Amino acid sequence: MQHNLELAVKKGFKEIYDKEIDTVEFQATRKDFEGDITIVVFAFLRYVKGNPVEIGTKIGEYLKLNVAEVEDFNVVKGFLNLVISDSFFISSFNSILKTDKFGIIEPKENEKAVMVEYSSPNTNKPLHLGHIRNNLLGYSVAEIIAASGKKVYKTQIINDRGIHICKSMLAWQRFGNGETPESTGLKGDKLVGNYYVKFDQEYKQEIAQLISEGKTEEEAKKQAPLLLEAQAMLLKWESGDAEIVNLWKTMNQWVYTGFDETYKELGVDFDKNYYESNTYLLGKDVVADGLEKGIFYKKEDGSVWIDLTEEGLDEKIVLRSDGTAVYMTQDIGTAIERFKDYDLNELVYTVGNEQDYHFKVLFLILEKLGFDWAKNLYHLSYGMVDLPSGKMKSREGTVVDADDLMLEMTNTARTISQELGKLDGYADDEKEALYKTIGLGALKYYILKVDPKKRILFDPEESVDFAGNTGPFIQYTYARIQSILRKATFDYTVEITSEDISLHSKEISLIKQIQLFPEVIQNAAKNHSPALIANFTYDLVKEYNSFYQTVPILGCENENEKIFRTQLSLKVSIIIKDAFKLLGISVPERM
RNA sequence: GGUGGCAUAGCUCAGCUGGAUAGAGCACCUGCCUUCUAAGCAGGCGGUCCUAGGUUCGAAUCCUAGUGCCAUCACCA
Repeated sequence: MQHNLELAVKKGFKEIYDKEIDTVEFQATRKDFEGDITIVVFAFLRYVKGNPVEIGTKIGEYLKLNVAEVEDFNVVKGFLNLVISDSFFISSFNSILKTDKFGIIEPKENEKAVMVEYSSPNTNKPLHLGHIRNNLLGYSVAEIIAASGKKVYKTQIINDRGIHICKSMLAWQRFGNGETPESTGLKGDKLVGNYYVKFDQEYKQEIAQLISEGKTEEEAKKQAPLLLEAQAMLLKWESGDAEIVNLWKTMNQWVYTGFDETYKELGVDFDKNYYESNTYLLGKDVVADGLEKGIFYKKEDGSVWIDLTEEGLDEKIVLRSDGTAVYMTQDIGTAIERFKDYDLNELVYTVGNEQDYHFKVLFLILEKLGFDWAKNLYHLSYGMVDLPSGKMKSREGTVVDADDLMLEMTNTARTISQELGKLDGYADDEKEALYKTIGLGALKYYILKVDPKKRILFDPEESVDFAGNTGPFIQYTYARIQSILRKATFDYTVEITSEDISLHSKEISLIKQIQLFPEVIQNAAKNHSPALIANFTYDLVKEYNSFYQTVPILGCENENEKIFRTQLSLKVSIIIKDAFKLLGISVPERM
C-alpha cells in the first residue's frame, strides 16, 4: 500500500511540479484526525517552494483521482491525511487470514545460523531473579530471531569449575555430614548453594579471628585457612586428583538436576551445553598464533597482552605469566570452537551490562585476529535487576530465588482466580496448570516488556500486577476470544468482500494493528528486543478489547458482519498466541 | 579520574529512521455487568520530557557541555 502510494506521489510530483522526489515520508494518522495514513508534506519543501497546505492539497487531489484506494483526503498544516477505502482493508485482511503463521518467516535451507547464548550459570548456587531476566531475554530473542527467518541454536556455557565451586565443595566436606539431596529432600542446587553460603560465613569468622590476632584485613582475607584450602583444592582438581574430581562430579550433578527442574518450570531450553571444564584450556594456541602475528605482545614476566589504547581502550591480558588462561583467553577459544561446531554467521551473548567492557575487548580481539564473523558478534547487554535494598548478593542471601518466585506467582494467580471464580467445571489439575500459565505469564511479561538495556527495580513486597498492561490481561483477551469461537457454531470460513459489508472504525483500527505484525517481528529481531513484541501485543489487545466492547460479534444482525467479526477475532487470537510464543508465554483457553 | 549506559506523569514504563495538542498501565475520581468472560470498556485528574546551549521549517528524539544514578577500568569471573 505504502509502496503504491509512494510511486503515485512521485508520479504526481513529476506531473504537477516536474520534480523528482527521492523518498516520501509516511506515518500512521493520529487518532484525533480523520484518515488512515499520513504523508508529511514538510519534507517536500526541499523540492518545491511554497505553502505546505497548498502542496498537500494538490497531491491529495492527485492521489484521490489516480489511486483507487484513496477515498478522500484532508490537509492539516503540513500533514496530508488520506482516507483509505474499506475494500483495501478488507482484502488485506482476507489475505492475512489465509496466511498460515502470518508474520513468521521460516528459516531458509543452507543459510548460516545464529547462535544465542544465555543463562550460563555458575554451579555453586541456585538460579535467582537475575538469571530469570537473562533466561527470559535469551530464550525470547532466540525465538524472535527464528521467527524472523533464521536458523537458531540456543546454548549456554556452564561455569562448572574454579574457586567458587571449590568453596562449596570444601564447606560440604567440612560441615556437610554426608548430606545429599535425597537425605535432605532439598533441590541439589539449593543444597550446594547452602554450602557456598556456609563457606562464606566460616571464612568471615576466620578473617575476624585473624584480625583480632593483629593482621590487617587484607592479610586476613588472603591468609584465612579456608581460602588457602579452597585454592589448594582447585590445584588438586586441575591435576586430576581422583577424590576431588569425584566430589566435583557428584556435587555438579546435584546442581544440574536442580537447574533442569528450574529451566523446565521457566520453559527455556538449550540445543547445546558447553562446559567450562572442557573449554577453559581453549584459546591458548590462538594466543600463540596472535603473538606470532604481532597482534599480541609478551611482557618480561612472560604474560601476554594486547594493546588497545589506539581504540580508546586499555591494555588487556590474554595469558598469565604462568601460561594459564584467563577468562578472555577462554572466550576467544570458545567463540572459535562454536563457529567450528556449527555453520554460524552470528553469535549473540546474553550477558549483563557489567560485562560491556569485556565483550567490547573480546570482539575487537577476534576482529584483529582476522575472523570475518567477528563483526557479527553481538553482546545482548541487559540492565541489572535490583531490589529496593540494592544489589542481590548470593553469599549474603539477599537474592530472590528463581524457584520461590515462580511459586509465588502461581500462588497469586491461584488467589485471584479463585476470587473471580470463573473456572466451574475445570478439574483440579487443569486449574493448577492454568494458575501456572497465568502466574508465569505475569512474571515473564513484567520482565520482557521493559527495554533490555534498562535496569529493573523489583520489589518483592509489591506483587507483580495482573491487571492493566500485563501478561494476564493479554491472556484474558485470548481466553475471551476462545470463548466466542467455541460458541460460533456457524460456518465462518466464507470470504467476505467489500460488497458484503462496510467497516466499523474499530475494525479498521484493528486491521491496521494486525498489519504491523511482520514488521514488528523483523524489528524486534534486528534490535534484539522482546519488548517490541510485548508492546505490539498490548496495543493489539487494547484495540481488540475496545472493538469487543463497542460492537456485537456473535450478536450481529447482519450475517456477513457476524462472519467477518468472528474471522477478525480468530485472527487476533492467533496473533496473540504467536506473539506470546515469541516471549515464551503460553495462553489459556479459559480463565 | 578515564570509558560506557540510563534520566519522560506520584509510581512502573512506551514513544520506530527528528514531525501534528508527549502516550499507556498502576494509584485517585466518574460512569458501564437481565447482551459474546468486568483480569474488561468509556471518561476525568496528573508532565519545566534532568539542566543549559546548538543544528533544523520542526527536537523527548540528533550534537556539545554540565548534573544525578549505575556499571566498568585486576595475572577475578
